[in-house]
Amino acid sequence: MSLEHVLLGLLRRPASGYDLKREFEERVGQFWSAPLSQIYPTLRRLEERGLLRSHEEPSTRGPARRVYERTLDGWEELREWLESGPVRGRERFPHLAQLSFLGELQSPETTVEFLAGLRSRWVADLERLRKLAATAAFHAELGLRLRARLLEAQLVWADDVLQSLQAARG
Amino acid sequence: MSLEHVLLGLLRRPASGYDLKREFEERVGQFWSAPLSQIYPTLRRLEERGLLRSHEEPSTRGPARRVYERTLDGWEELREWLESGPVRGRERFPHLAQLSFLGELQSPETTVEFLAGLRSRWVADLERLRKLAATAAFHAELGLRLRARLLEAQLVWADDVLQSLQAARG
DNA sequence: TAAATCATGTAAGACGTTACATGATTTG
DNA sequence: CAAATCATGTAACGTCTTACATGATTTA
Repeated sequence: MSLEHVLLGLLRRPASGYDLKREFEERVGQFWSAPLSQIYPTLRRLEERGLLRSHEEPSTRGPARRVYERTLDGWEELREWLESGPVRGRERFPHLAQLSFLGELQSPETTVEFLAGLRSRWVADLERLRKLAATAAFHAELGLRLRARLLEAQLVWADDVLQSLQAARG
Repeated sequence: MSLEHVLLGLLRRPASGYDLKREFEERVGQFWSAPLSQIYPTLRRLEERGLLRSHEEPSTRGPARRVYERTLDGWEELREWLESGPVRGRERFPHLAQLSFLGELQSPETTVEFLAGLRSRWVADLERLRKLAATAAFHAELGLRLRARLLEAQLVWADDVLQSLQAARG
């Protein structure tokens, strides 16, 4: 699965589950995320399989931290994943499926509202992204640049469609 | 969940699970898909909940077909889903996560190969899409147009990155 | 007669979400 | 003292994938 590999990838340096959650938001949140309740058991499983090892560390505040690091096997596994080429994503876009059914409603206003909703969400996403991109490393930045281009294309499309819908209604 | 709603959306006219699988490929394959082994039990569940009803029909070849159609409740459910606005997709792009870790490999060739792999996949996707778009209805076509724009943006990005990588290596 | 297509499903397991449970430390 | 943050998890449930099982009809 991919979550395991993403966690291996994030563990460039030792980190706890809690740390990783934050790295998720910061480094790959644009492409992937997972709740702590999924991260913790997955780390455990990786340790059982020998891809990670862990030890406890006292925390400055709160309970003890369980800090994980990659083993050699873990690094091997990550390398193989990266070298195996781009994973084929099932790519699900439920909102585009919605769009393709929206015609049945026979309600142009609903379609327009729907598109406006998408548009404003994308504007917000793009803004967040621009702040992020300023501080990213090269390979990380590649992904962010693509995300930005995608969001821009989406905005162009939305404006396009909204305009043609409004034109059609006089 | 969304699969249930997508199935409700696809059932504009009565159809069997097998039919729906094909419609999936044709109408929403670009945004969503599901194997028959997931479609069959989901249809059953929708029937239990009263959103679909079904009856058997003899087939011209092969076993009897179970043909489903929406009930009034099913239509209501679909309408609510569509009117509730765009669903927030979790949007996972495992290949972009891969990309952001690829730097650790310290191997520009691997990165280049990776990007070339993505590029050629996208070219193929775009070609398939163009054929599809020719015969789609308005609302369906909106989604396809967006997909096309996204693929184009991805190609621009890939060429961009590949070029700058090659330039950097002389 | 072999392969493709039509047509239905079950089972096991992996993956993911949401809700719940616990408790220390720091900041307002 | 209340709320936020640090820190770990479990449980239940829902979703999705992969593999398996069955059998009729049509086409090459």
